[in-house]
Amino acid sequence: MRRTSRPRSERETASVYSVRDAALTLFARRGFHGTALSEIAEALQIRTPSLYNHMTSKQGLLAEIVTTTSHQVWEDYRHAVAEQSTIEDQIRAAVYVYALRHATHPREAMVVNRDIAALEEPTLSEVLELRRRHEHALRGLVEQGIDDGIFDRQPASLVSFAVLEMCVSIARWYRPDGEFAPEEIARQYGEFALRMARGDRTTSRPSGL
Amino acid sequence: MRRTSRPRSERETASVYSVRDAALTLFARRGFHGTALSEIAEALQIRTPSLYNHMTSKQGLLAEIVTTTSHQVWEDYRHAVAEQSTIEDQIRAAVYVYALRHATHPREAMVVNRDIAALEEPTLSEVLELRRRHEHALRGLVEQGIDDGIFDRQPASLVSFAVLEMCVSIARWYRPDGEFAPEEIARQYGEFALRMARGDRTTSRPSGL
DNA sequence: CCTACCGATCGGTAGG
DNA sequence: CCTACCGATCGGTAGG
Repeated sequence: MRRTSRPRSERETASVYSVRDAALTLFARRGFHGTALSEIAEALQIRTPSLYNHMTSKQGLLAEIVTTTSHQVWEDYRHAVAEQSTIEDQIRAAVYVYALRHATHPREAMVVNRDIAALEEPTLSEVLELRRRHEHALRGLVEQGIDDGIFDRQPASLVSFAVLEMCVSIARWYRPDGEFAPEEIARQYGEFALRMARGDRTTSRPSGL
Repeated sequence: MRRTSRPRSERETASVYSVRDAALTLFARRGFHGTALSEIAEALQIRTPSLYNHMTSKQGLLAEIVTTTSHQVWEDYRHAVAEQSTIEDQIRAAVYVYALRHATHPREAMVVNRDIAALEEPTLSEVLELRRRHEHALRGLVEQGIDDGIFDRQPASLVSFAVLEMCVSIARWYRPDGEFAPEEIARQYGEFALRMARGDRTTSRPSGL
């Protein structure tokens, strides 16, 4: 499955996938502007001009990585929330899938969160809109919980920002051979989110139940 | 006070401070590799070679920004914790000053957290060591609280990573003309941290008291 | 997939 | 603080 930095052998040639994969690794490590196309080519053991058989431009490579990931994040969210019925379960699920993605796709997460400013229009606006939608949706859940009386009265935007960004940071320190499995981390972060939202309340459901 | 992007006038000339300040603004916006020295010079309305009267190199500019900030973060932490006597108050204070710094110095925070990989040795190792020390110190407080029975039994490293990174993210969205003052944000994040550490326990002190 | 090559721009230096 | 200039490297194209 993993073709990253595997040197080509026999008649195997570079592909759209392998170029994207090598770019992902290098963009994540050095940043978009810190990565030269010659480095991507070198990782694939081909010459720089040959890359253009598998991509349109360096910018196009970035756009593809960021837009694909951003759309997946939004789809993750929609599906996770749709399967739950209570606000608490929806938030737990939304944070779970978001945290999980950052542990299982740390390279994509690094690039999305560091190199968005390097995107050109109209891709930049498209991505910012998807992120805004995601953040507002989570914030809406927190606001709903506050209105329902199950969460503390507090600025919902601070909760949603803090929750999303603590998930993003997983990509900075997660290692596949580390102490925790992605699912453990995701579960724990789901709990963190609920604790932050609940505030000084107890774990139990609102007084009516 | 604020000299950023103020054009020079009369006999006023560029200074070490103004070069550092212009670099800070541009590094924060476009990243270290995404910023050209010619852009810094343009912001100061001088020619690129003239920058070298006020700096040693582009790399030196980055090193100065990152090391100064990293040392200040560690000093903030030491002073904040030294003034408190309980674990809860120490964590609250440590998170308060860290969050506050990210709201009051968003440019420094952006650069430190995005362009560390662009540092050369030995600066890179020095900065990583300071950050490691900070993270381990906060983690130690969480572990102490767990041992004392005031916090949930849980992986202390997940708590400390999540807390620190949610503070870092303040630099991404904070705007001086926004809804919340830095002190309000910092206070709220201090509470978030304690809620995460406490887990399903109530706010009250351990059973003994 | 390659070699050969393009103009542009990079960080930085010489010398005043 | 400037002009003039350096070698290196950038993303990308021509043409096969």
